[in-house]
Amino acid sequence: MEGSEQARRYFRKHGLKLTLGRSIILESVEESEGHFDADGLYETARKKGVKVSRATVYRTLPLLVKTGIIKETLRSGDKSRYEHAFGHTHHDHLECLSCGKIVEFKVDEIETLQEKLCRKNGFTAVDHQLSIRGYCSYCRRKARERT
Amino acid sequence: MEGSEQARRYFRKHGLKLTLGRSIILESVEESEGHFDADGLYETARKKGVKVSRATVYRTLPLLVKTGIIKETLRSGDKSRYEHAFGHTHHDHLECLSCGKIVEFKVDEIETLQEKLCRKNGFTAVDHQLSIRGYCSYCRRKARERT
DNA sequence: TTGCCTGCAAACTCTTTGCATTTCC
DNA sequence: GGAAATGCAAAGAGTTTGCAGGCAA
Repeated sequence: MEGSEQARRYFRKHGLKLTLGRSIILESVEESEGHFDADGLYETARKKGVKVSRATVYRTLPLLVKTGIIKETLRSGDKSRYEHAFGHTHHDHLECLSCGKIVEFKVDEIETLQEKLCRKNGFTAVDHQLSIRGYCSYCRRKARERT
Repeated sequence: MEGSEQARRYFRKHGLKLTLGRSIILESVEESEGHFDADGLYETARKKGVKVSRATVYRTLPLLVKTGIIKETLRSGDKSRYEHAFGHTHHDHLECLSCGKIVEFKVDEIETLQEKLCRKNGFTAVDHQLSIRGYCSYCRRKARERT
């Protein structure tokens, strides 16, 4: 898996150890689809029969962000959420407030306009997040029927 | 103040009482500029010499969101932040990761593209937030000098 | 008067940390 | 061997809640 390779390299380069715990967490990350959070990873790692603590998960996540394997997403609710950065091109989110469905999208023109905006403001962008919250067609229809 | 009028109407309509605590919090909201959070409002309200508890602030904020007076903003850090919804047209954010400065902006073309996107996806948008995080020209220059 | 509101403090959730112990290289 | 990482449990931050008393309508 490319992810671990990437991490291994990063870890070595920075004198960090690739311990059992970290490997398991990394494996769990790779198996996760879409968005995931610390607790989910903890559960997944646990199910693999390897002993990891939440503390380790919380200590490992920032490292994985630094490696460029994952990145933090909008924390829409109460907890920090992450998603793969690798093999997953940048995208933004349409989020249904009713069913929670998340549709990913990317509109190049929007990206371009953002770059232009940054240039104009002398701003060096590191990251950006656009999320549109509302109701998907299904939920809206359902709501209408209920009346 | 239009804000209180709006709240008063909403409260009455929903059988909610406009208590002293709520008024003070509302007043604090109106005096706040830009972004504010629960704790800031609590402090402001306190300084007015009126006894309010954090619990009341936390219980009042969702009400004010429902009235349409304020709205929740990106929680970039750890706590929920709000901003005026009223008398404050929609805008997005450029956030400097170094000095924390927030620049508000609005690019009509981006808004239009978003609408188009929603239409294409059968999505009814309620709200959206775009935030670009990076470094402002000042901080970038400073960082360069330090090397 | 009658509920809705409030303050208080305890509870809760997510996250971080100190410290003794274990693991990796 | 020795630095780095871990688990545990306790501490923290922000937020929510149960309850008895207080206040608006």
